[in-house]
Amino acid sequence: MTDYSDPLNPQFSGVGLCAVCGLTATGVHYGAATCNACKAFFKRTVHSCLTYLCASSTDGQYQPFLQDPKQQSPLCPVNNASRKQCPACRWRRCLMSGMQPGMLRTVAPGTESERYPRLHRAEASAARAAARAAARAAAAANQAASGPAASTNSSADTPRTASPSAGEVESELCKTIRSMDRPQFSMETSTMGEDFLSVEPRELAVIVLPCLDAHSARLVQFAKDLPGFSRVAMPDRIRLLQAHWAGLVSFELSMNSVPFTGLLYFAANVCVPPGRVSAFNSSLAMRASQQIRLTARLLTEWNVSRIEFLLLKAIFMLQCPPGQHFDNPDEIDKLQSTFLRELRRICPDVVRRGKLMALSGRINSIRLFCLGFWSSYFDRQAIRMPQLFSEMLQSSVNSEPSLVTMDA
Amino acid sequence: MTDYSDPLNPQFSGVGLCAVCGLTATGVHYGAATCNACKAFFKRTVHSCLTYLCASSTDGQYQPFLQDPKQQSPLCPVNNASRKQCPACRWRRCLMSGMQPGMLRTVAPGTESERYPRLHRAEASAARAAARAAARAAAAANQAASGPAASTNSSADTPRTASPSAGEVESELCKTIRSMDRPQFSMETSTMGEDFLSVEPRELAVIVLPCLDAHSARLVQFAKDLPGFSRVAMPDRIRLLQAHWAGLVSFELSMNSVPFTGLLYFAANVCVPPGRVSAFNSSLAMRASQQIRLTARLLTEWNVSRIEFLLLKAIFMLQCPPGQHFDNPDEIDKLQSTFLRELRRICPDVVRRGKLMALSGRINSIRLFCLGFWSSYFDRQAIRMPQLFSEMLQSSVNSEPSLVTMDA
DNA sequence: CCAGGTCAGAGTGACCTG
DNA sequence: TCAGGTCACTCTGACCTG
Ligand SMILES: [Zn+2]
Ligand SMILES: [Zn+2]
Ligand SMILES: [Zn+2]
Ligand SMILES: [Zn+2]
Repeated sequence: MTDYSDPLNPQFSGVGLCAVCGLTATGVHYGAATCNACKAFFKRTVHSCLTYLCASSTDGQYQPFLQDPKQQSPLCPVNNASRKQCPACRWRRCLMSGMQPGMLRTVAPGTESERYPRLHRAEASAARAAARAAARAAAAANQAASGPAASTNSSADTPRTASPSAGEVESELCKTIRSMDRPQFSMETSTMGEDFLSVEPRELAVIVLPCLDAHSARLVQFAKDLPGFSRVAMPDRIRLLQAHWAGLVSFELSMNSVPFTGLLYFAANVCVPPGRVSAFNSSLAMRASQQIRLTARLLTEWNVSRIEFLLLKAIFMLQCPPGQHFDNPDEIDKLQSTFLRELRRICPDVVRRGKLMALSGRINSIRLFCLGFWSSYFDRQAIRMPQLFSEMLQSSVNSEPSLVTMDA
Repeated sequence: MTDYSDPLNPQFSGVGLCAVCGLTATGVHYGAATCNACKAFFKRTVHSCLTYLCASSTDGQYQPFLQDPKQQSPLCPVNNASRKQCPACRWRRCLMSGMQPGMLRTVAPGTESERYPRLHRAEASAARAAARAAARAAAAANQAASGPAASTNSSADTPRTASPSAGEVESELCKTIRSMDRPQFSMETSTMGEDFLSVEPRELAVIVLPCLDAHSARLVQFAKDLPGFSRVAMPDRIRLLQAHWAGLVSFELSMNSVPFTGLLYFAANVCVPPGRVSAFNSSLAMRASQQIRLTARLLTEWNVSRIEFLLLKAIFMLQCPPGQHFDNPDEIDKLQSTFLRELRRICPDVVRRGKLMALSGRINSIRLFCLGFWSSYFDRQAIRMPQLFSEMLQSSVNSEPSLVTMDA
């Protein structure tokens, strides 16, 4: 039995105070002892995919989540009087106290937007943001007209379509997936130093993090647009994204760096040579970097097409991690098999398909290296994490109890 | 003429940005260039007597208003994104940018609660809190009987009636006192400099003294109209007014400054931030200012209603100072007990009543500080005193032999 | 017990009138 | 122009059901 009298266990200490706001808790909700109000707040937030801004953050940035409370950037107080004042910090406290988005039960698919109209809005604004980003990328591409690499043509934007055998008739599914694909983006050049290659590791992180955040956002969008993914219950969607987010972003980095020249392309105009990573003095970062590069080399050597990559991304995302609960794993498996079928069609070669599918193992190990590195990095460094990256890192770390964060 | 091109004058700089939140201003509202939203916010706040707490304030205290921006306790950022997050700091910024509550036009008496239901709510909740015990004792049958009466809200049209259980019928005495009450007055704007906050102490006195004189005149009128006061013999009336004049005018200032924001309102359009007082270089003035402010804060925190305030004013005025001769002290005591009885009815909560009555001690000390300061000030400064103020000060000082006029 | 769900109420600000 | 005024909108949390 749990020791309910353990004063060090905030979940059951004394009267039972809300781990988020300090009010009397009404019980354990979604993984932490909270009051009614914070329970409702958490529910709303997850269901409606809300994001918040903290007013106390000097530049309006999102506040990062840090493991060590002492290293944590200052949180706005959240108590009975001030609960409403900063939803952003309230949300951070929810995550800090161990509330798990995955503990929300199934929402009948298709009803979310009615019950949680903000979902609508969030998607609309996300679409707008995506459009803006695309416009910005296009503008950047146009501006960098001198740049020979990227031609303005859209066909060049989805390059490397060395699709092998079955090029003649593309299925509807492939067409859809390909239409979801987005061109490589450029980061604001203003954020980049002149001699980027010699920046301090801390500055390297500052440059690289927004790229990772952008990739995370694109991944979420990819998931949302993925045919059939909306049929998966919302909590399961969240679980899948949590589970695969870090690995799939790394996978994207690898593909982004094809044809592989030794450089890792975080964005079209942000690349990192192998030597730079050692400045972090982290074996986890080194191993992650090594594996991402190796993956990029393999993708180059095997001449992996864009559509193969996209299908692999979908397939890997729809892989229920063993030992984790899902509301409806059968539905997910069914959806995954759709994409497997398509991959079989696109890539009939069994040996090749085997090699491609085997990338998932490598990606999984990269995922663990990355999570371990970034979470320990933010524990030690007072650096601001981009919002989406921060939240996904947090939830991933929460659902990965065996995570190694120590550099051996 | 004002230099409209002055880029350092935020009120008229360029595009015209909101002095509170930085959005594009729609014009000058209540004394400062603000956006639509901040205008509405200011209006709501003043009309509904709202008070706010800042979440960043460690102990949930009210944030003081300080003149010197460097001395100012840190303000929460207020911008387009974060406007809603901290009403307290938004309110402070409103005041800092020069918005004047006095520039709201008079509200037809009796209509406030309809137009600004929060007034209603605040009072209803105060009444509920005060009468909780009585309400609990009431039977369900009684509740049914009083239900219709309460739901019509006819009594709520006369606002600030924190009258609790006996809310259904207001006594004749209360009605009379309330009818004597006069709205807050504004001073001629011509007497006010453009940048009133930076005037010399001497000019500050010139601005403030007419206000004090007007308050003195009103106090005399209040006494004359007070039911039963005419039965008191004239010499005793004069003694009472002499004894309590300074304290009651200060009390009026405190109530005038509710909801307390750190500013003392001498009139609807004349307010003084704490920092200004130090220019007098007088510890007596400082202590008086401090105590008046503290009183205003208490009145705000305790949500003291108008009728409670008026009754207290009457009760304090009818308090014969010990050791002083009165022709007919019994008559005065009898009259005072009338108002005490009424206060008991209005405010049945013994604890609350005790706190309210205990204000008399604080007011008395304020009285001594004020008398000491002003009398010494007029000894040193060749300044013209308003007539009534002058006369009352003179007589008060004469009848207060132990007065300390020296700044320690 | 703890999920899901509902809805009245509070604060907001765009927009209107005089 | 700048007062006063309205009201649809969102977030909130008490309260309910299964
Ligand atoms: Zn709580
Ligand atoms: Zn915050
Ligand atoms: Zn504004
Ligand atoms: Zn604040």
